[in-house]
Amino acid sequence: MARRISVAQRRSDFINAAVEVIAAYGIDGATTRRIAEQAQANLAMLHYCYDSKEDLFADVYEFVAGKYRDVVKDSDPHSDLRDTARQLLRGVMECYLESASFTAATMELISWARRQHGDRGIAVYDQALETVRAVLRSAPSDHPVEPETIDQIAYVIATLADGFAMNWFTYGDRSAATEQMDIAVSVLDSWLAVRLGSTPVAP
Amino acid sequence: MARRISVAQRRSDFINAAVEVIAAYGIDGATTRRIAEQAQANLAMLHYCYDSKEDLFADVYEFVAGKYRDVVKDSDPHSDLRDTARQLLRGVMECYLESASFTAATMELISWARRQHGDRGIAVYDQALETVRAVLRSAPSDHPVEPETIDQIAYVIATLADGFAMNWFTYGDRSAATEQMDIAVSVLDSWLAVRLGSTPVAP
DNA sequence: CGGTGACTTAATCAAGCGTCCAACTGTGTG
DNA sequence: CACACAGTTGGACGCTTGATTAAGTCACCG
Repeated sequence: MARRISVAQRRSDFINAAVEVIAAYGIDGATTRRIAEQAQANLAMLHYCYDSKEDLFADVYEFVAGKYRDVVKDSDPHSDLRDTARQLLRGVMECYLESASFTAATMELISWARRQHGDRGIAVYDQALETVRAVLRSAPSDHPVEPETIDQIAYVIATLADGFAMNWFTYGDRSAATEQMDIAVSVLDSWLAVRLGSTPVAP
Repeated sequence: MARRISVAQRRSDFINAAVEVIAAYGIDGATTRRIAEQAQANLAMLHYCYDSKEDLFADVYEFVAGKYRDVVKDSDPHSDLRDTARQLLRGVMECYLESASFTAATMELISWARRQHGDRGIAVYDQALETVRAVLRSAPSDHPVEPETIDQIAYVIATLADGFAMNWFTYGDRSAATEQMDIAVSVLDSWLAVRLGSTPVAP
């Protein structure tokens, strides 16, 4: 007989299972039955741990948002602005590359959230973007950087990361994605050189 | 009694209606009832024009793929490589900006296609990318451009366009998107300057 | 005026959904 | 050891909603 598991641990299992199922079947295809099966738990177990499916999904949201927060805050606070930007982009892309399911599930969640025109869904995207701005602002710089510049850099990082994710989760080609990571970073770098007025880096 | 319409015209109505409904409710939410309602037609009418829902969706795919083809082929064939790339990126982004529904529906279709791991879905993305490559190849250039370089430029255009689309369809902020178009073009431009400028033929 | 193509009504059939209950089992505690 | 309770289960409820179609009605063209 299988060991008994605490509710807290079960909840965590359900969240991870939900990410997998959402990635594989989409939001609408993420049924309680499939999630329970993926979590190797009984269907009734899900309602023992969560009052409703919606409650579980709220936790899934928090999980995804938290992962972004961790990745973004992981950047070295002593680097200069340009290097911080590079690290942020690379960090997010590596996070995507690490788990295709996470990438796909995030995409599904964001597009689902947009459909419901609820704030909560956009919140994931919005919070992540705001955290990126905050980290960029805190990067030491020789001259003061205008807020508008920060916004633009954050936008470019997000754009490159999203575009990367799109390609990676569409083709699922890991080796191609690895090369594309380098391209994305070089693109950011070229633009920052022009935008911030430093000397461009020779390849 | 309403005017009578040819089957061909009806089909076109259904395709457009399907795009709207997919954008608003997602693929799984795009039911025959909703599509028929959006097309201001009877539910049975749909099955009078199409044998099945799947047949309609096949046409929707062809419609989306065709729109990409048109936009991409619309670029001026006399521009040099760098300008061609700029035009391609701008063209795709303008196409997105023109119709939020088209943008959203495309996203939905691509992520749905990935889930079904059928080739047909990826085909939309793939065909568009290949057409971009073809146009880039046909751009007149002083020195011969390596195939790898073409691939990379096409990838960067796709990445910037996808990232732009992601942000635009998430926030739906048209004025922000217009500014972001310029940023995206400037990013491409900076990178191209480095990428093409620093690879002389015979050093 | 008939027939063909456009159109509608209403029903069929079935699948699958979230949720819940009542019973059962293991485990730690007194 | 016995008891209480957290963890676990199979099964069923009721309900929504899906795609599809049979059969009938209407309008237009020759």
